[in-house]
Order: sequence, then structure tokens, then C-alpha cells
Amino acid sequence: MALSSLATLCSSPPVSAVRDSPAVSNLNGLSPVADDAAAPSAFLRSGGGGGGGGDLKEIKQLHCCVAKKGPTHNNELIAKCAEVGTPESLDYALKVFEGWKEDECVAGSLFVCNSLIRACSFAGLGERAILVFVRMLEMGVMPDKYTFPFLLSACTKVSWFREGVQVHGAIVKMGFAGDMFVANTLIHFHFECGDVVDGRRLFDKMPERNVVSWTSLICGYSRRDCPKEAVSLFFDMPNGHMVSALVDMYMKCGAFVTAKRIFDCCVERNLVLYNTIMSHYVKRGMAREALAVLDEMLEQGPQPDRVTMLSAISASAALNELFFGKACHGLAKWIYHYTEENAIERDMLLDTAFVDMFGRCGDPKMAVQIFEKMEKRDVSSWTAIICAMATEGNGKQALELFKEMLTQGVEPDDVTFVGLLTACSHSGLVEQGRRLFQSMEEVYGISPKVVHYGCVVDLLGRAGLLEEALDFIKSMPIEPNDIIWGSLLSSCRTHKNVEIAAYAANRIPELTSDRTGIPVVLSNIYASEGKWSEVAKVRLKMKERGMHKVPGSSSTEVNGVVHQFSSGDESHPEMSRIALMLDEINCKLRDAGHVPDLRNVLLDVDDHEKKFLLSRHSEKLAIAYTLISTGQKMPVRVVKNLRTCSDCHTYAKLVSKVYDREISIRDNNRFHFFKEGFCSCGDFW
DNA sequence: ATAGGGTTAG
Repeated sequence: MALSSLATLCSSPPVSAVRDSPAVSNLNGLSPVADDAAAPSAFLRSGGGGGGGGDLKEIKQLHCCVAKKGPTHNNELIAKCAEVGTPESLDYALKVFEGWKEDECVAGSLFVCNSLIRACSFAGLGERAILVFVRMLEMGVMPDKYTFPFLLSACTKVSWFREGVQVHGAIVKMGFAGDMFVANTLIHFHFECGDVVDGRRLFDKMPERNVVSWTSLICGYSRRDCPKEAVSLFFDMPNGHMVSALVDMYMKCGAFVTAKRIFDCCVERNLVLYNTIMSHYVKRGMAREALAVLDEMLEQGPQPDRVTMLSAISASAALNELFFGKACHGLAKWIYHYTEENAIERDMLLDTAFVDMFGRCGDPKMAVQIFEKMEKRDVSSWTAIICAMATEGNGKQALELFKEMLTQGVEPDDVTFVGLLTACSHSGLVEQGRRLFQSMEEVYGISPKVVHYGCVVDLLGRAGLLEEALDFIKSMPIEPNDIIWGSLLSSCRTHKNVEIAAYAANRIPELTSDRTGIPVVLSNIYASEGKWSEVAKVRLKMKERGMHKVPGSSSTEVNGVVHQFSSGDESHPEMSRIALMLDEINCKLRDAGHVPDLRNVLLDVDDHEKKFLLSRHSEKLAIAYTLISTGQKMPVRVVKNLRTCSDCHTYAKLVSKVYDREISIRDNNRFHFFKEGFCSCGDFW
């Protein structure tokens, strides 16, 4: 490794830095692939393009031009490689670079070296950054003040202390230690990879300091668990606009009130400070507060950036009061359009978050559209789109995407399999699901977790293979949890199997968690079989333990306002109009041959009463209200906190036909898209 | 140019 020579090279820098040389380029054995003679700058201008593979091809074409036109174009070639920034393109650039002869160095070589080092630093390839540095010294290209910040940050990222110290030596020898940027990076380096005392000494020696110097110091201290030092610095600070580091520190150690107080006191709030406080609100599940911060930013600046949008996306997913943890479509659209209209920088992370967000809030079309436009995709991106297909109930598409992902050489992870298995489960693809589960460990070396076992139980149970599901649970190498038994229980309800249901219910150590709604499902099973005495027993048990049935509740968004209805609810201000509409719908559906399925009423009352209760299920109220409040072809979007009942399902199918409206119902685990009398789930759910 | 804020699971 050339690293050992670093110190020697640094101590005796070559004399001439830049030379002119019209010599023919030596391509060091790399043969260009095409013989195309377009100007290199044309390639550079064309920018963008397809995925990483396409870029590399472009680079090779560029290389070909270099061969023809001489070494001046090496610069463009390397710059292009740096811009692409993948390990492959950087390797390629390095190969070309290593092929240089001293006398080939041309004006601008320094700039090329710097941008290459910068690219290596961005890509976290510290070793390559050092290689470029060593090589440039060998060739007599003298570094400047721009070289070192990149080089040091590359060392810092990979925690290369020894190399960093050597670079530090070079900086001193070459006389760059007085530069503000260089000094700041040195502080950061010492705090991250070395000693806080060294970092502090450097800071104290600086004749002048700027915001970055202070931030590096405060963040350095707080990361190294020296909050006292960080706080005392805060009071020494010449100006108050670098509080974000401090707020972040307090938030991280749980001193929420202190953090908030500092935020409130701070007059000059910059972007990072806003992003800091917002991200912490989101982490604590305080979505409303997070969005209030966003509002304030929109009102008085600073202009949000992609980090802000990422927090906003999480916040929208966490708005569970009204949307039961499923993102709210209106907000999702707003976030997306805001990002587009304000030309906020997009990257893989943000695009993936968008795909995920639209997948969750019932807009798979948008999810697909964004996914298709993405230039780079990693496991998370593929997983997000697979999950979007899974919640939509489009199992086939999910499996197709998985295949494509594999052909593109992306390795799945455990989350991908959660998506795949639920996709199979929602579409009744039992055999495919079984095979995927098998392959997890055998082919991909991912050992299944409880979630995955849960998915399989769900897969078998939904398909009516209750015995097999039970055997599967018994054979699990890990302890099944409430959720697994609960899943089996709800399958028992769909497929009307009281025996296995009772068995499952008895396996659940205690009817503890309210959250899983297990006792409710059990009592519903008994109720639908008319076993009212069993129902009473379960209800009594629930009462003894102070548990309540979570009431069914549906929300719908009309003109940006969310309206929430619970079953039998008459509190809506427009209830009389809604009641009229419900009657009208009932008449039309009756004419279309619909007979209400009274087995969905789980109370021991007479049929007339049952009919009435059934007609007031929360999703029906929400649908009726949306129909009277929105224009003709507007889609109806309903989100429900529990599973939707089979009568409401049939009802929605018919309404979609009779009223010619697209309806979507997001229940607690998937979407149903109703159109022209059919549902996307194909009645399998 | 250097630092600080960031997605993901039934």
C-alpha cells in the first residue's frame, strides 16, 4: 500500500506543480469501447440518463473521445466519473488517473484531483481518496487549500486516525494550517477519530472562528459525551445562531423541555435548527407539533429542504388520531407537490420515502410513477414498491417486481420478505408464499423472525387452511406471540371454525392487549354462530380486566377537512342529509338485488334492529357523506380502523357501480379498491 | 469547500 510513503512525499514536494503537455494520452491498456467521435462536452451536458450501468457506458464512450483528442479531455473524463460517484466509476477514474505520466499533467489537473478526492469522500471511500492524494504528489501536482477538507473528511468517515494524522502533518508542513476551512475539518477529525483535547487545542489556537468551528466543537463534545463542555461553550458563543447542535444534544439525552426552551428563545432560527426540532417531534410521535413547525417555516422561512420533507412524510404517517397510523392522502399529495413546485432536491432517500408514503395512503399509481422515474434504487426502494403492491392486494405485480429486483442484482433483506409474504397472503398465492418462505433461509440466508412466521400463518389462515396454519404454529422454533394467535383467530372468523378459534384463544396466555383486539374477535366469532352465552363470558372477562371494545370508526377527507364517523354516530352536523342519502342508497341497492347480511351484526337483537345497525356502520356513513359532498366523478377515500365487514364490502362494490364512483377503503391491514361493481381484492381478504 | 438535520416492518 502506498500509504506508508505519504509522509516522505509530503516532506519533499516536487517542484513544479502544473505543466503543459500536448502529449498523446496514454490510456494504460484500457481500450475504448466505441469509436464515436462526439465532443466529450456533449456527453457532459446530456447529464442525467438511466441507471448506474448506463452512466458507465457513457463514461467509456467519453474515454474513446479522450483517446482521439488528447489528454486535455482526461479532465472531463475524470470529472464525469466523479459526478457519477459510484465505486465502479471511481475505480475507472482512478485507473485512467494512474495511467497519467508526469509530463501529461495539464492545466487544471489540480482541480481534477480535488474533485476526485471529493467524490471519494462523498462515497465514503477513504482509501481511494488517499491514493489519489499520494498519486497527485508523485506526479508533482501540488495540493491547495481545497484539497485538504475533502481528504480529511474522507479519513474521518472511515475513522482512519493514523492516515489523518499524517495528513495533518502535511498540512502543517505545506502551510495550510491557518486556513479556516482546513482548521475546521481538523477539529472535526480530532473529535471524531482522536482526542477531544487535541481538537480543543486546535480550536483555541484559531485566530478567528466561524459558525462551523463552533458547531464542530459543540457537536464533537456532545457526541463524545461531554455535555457540560458543550453547554458552557454555548454561553461563550459570539452569536446565537448555532443552537441546533445544542438542541439536538438535549433532545438526544431526553431533556426535551430544555431543548424546547432553547428553541423558543432562539430568534434567528435557521434551517437545520428547524429540521432538528421537527425530526425530534416526529421521533416522539408528536406529528401535529412537527407539522406546526413546518407551518411556521412556510410562514416566515427558511425554505424547507429535502430533510424537512422527509420529516414531514414521517409526520404524515404518524398522524394516527384521524388516520389510524395510515398516512393521510391529502397531506401526502401536498408534500409531494410542494417538493415539485419548489424544486426541492430529490435523492434516492426522498423518492423512496415518497413511494412508501403513497403506497400507504392508497395511491399505488403515484407510488409506481415515482418508482419508475427513479435513477437509482436500493433494497429499501424495491421493498417500498413491493409493499405498496402488497397493501393494494396486487400480489402478482409484487412478485414480478421481486424478480426484476433480483435481475438487477439487488439483494433482498428481511423487510422485503415481509412485503412479499403479505403480498402473497393478500392475493391468496399460497404456494408462492410457501416457496418464498422456504427460500428466505435456504437461498438468501435470512433467518425468519416472528413477523415472517406471522405472515405465513396469515397466508394459510386466509386461504382457509386452518389446520395447516395451526400445525405450522406448533412447529415454530420461536414462541408464537399474541399477534400470531390473533391472526389465526381472525381467519377462524372468516372461515367459521369455532373449534380452532377456541383452541387459539386458550393459547393466548392472557387476554391482555387491548391493541390486538383478540377478545373482540373471539366474541364476534361466537356471536356470528349465535352462541350468545359464550359471547357473554368473553364480554364479562373483558369487563373484569377493564378492557373496552375499540369502536369501529371511519374517516374521509372532503376538501381538505377530515370527517370522522363511528358506527351509529349521529353527531355529524349534516346528519339529516346523510340519513336521507343512506335511505336513497339502500333503495337503489335493494333494487339491484342486495340483501343485507345480518350475520355481521354481533348483538343479540331482532332482525329489524339488526338491519338498522348494519345500515349505520361507520364506513357506510363515511361513504354517504362523501357522495353528497363531493363532485360527480371524485373518488371516495375511506380509512377504517378495524377490518371492514363483508356487508360493507358488498355495499361498497354496489355503490361503486350504481353511483359510478371509485371507492377505496383502507382497513386495518390493506386497501380495497372498488370500481364498477368489483373490488381489487377479488373478494379474497 | 469544512458541520449540523434524514427513510424502513403485519
